[in-house]
Amino acid sequence: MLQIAAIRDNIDQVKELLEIRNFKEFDLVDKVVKLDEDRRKTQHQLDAQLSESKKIAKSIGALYQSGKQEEANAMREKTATLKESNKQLEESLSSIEQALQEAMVQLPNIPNSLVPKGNTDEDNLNIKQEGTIPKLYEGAKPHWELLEQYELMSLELGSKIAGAGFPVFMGKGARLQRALVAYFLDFANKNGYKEIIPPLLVNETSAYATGQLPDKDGQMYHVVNDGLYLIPTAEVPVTNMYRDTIVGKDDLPIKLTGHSQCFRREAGSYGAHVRGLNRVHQFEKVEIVQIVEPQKSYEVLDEMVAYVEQIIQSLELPYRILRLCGGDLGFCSAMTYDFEVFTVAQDRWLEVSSVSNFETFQSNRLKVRYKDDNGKNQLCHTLNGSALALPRIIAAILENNQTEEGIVIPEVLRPYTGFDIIS
RNA sequence: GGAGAGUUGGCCGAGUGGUCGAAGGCGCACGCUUGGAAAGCGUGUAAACCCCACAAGGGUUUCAAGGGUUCGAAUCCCUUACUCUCCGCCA
Repeated sequence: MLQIAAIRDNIDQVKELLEIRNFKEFDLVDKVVKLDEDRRKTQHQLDAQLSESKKIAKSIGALYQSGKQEEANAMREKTATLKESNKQLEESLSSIEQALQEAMVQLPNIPNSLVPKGNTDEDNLNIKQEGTIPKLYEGAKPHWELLEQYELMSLELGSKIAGAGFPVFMGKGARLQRALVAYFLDFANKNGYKEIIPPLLVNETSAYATGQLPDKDGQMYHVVNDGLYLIPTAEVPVTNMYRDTIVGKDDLPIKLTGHSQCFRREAGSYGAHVRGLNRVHQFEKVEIVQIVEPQKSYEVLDEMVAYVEQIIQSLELPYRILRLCGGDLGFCSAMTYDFEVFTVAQDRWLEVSSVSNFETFQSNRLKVRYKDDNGKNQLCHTLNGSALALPRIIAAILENNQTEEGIVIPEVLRPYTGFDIIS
């Protein structure tokens, strides 16, 4: 959520920056500003009246105690109208506050000025491209055929057990997945990220706090009976560990990594682009999260990008880094870098990681604060990134490393898989 | 799932209708003391919002959350959440 104080002082600038992400509902911005004014005016009035009421109540108390019953009773009569008017003001304040809140949560984050304008993924800024795209032998297959051929995964079984888009991994496929998770977590540990195993279901408050609600309602599986949501990413529970906390400056940066199953409904997705592991409803991901001082957040964003780049390099996959354009930018993000790896058989780039700086957008909802040098509480900045999401990494390894003898496991994974080749 | 107990400031803990944002202790900060430290002494020590210059100063709210009673609620009533104990079930 944006900070209202920041909006009311820079209305035009806010609109200008929101336009980068093609957000044009300026009425909403104006509405927020108006409601904020109303709110302050109403609160001011209410405060004054409450102050009056308290004074009267205190003097009534004093009168009773000194035995002046009659005077006290006379005074009590005066309070009736004041009480009524307090009640009315309270009601109107709370309805203004509610309307303000409802409007506020609909405003997306303000993009960083470096975010390129644009509408679609074609407008994303290609920052870097590295790695060699391997030449495959005649008859190389897309990963879904390889998965079937080597009996690594079955979507049919998953569909029998659960539904379309729920893969069942087995044998070396399952082992490869476990190896990747272990490798990614070890990598994170070595880089100072504290390992977290979070709940896979979260309550509504948590889903709001990291911004999945109300924006992505409908993308999450909702357990209605218990009011819980299956997490779409470990970011949600892990970041929410720090909801409503004030940390010391010395505690920053807070670096966390969480591995989890991720659940996404992906309503409305279909077609060739979602075949195999390209898009599934349940997948594993290792996420990294940082909570930092505001001044350092862009430095940290670069650090996290470099971190993800290292992992991908170590897997020897050809990749590119994109700075997302405004149109592609997530609701909560001020700036996002996407990582894509090239899958040779599909002849296609697949997104495997997304690293974002949310600035104070999440922390304002989360109320994650730190004490600055003046002892004042300030909102932290939060960042997170996938490091990494498994299915497409597996797809890329299978497609790019296939040989006529089998699928060659990247060097760094071999200690984890216990085998060099899938044949 | 059944029965009971509880939830107060960073922590512990007092407080059953008025002067309680809340005793006392611990912790922390600053000062005095000291060659230095400890002890001791003193002072201070929550958050949010509003007025205002993000200063000083002032106002309001907050004793798990929400609602109610009352001129007045940490204190009384109702609802909800959570924690703990015992029983049941169980990886």
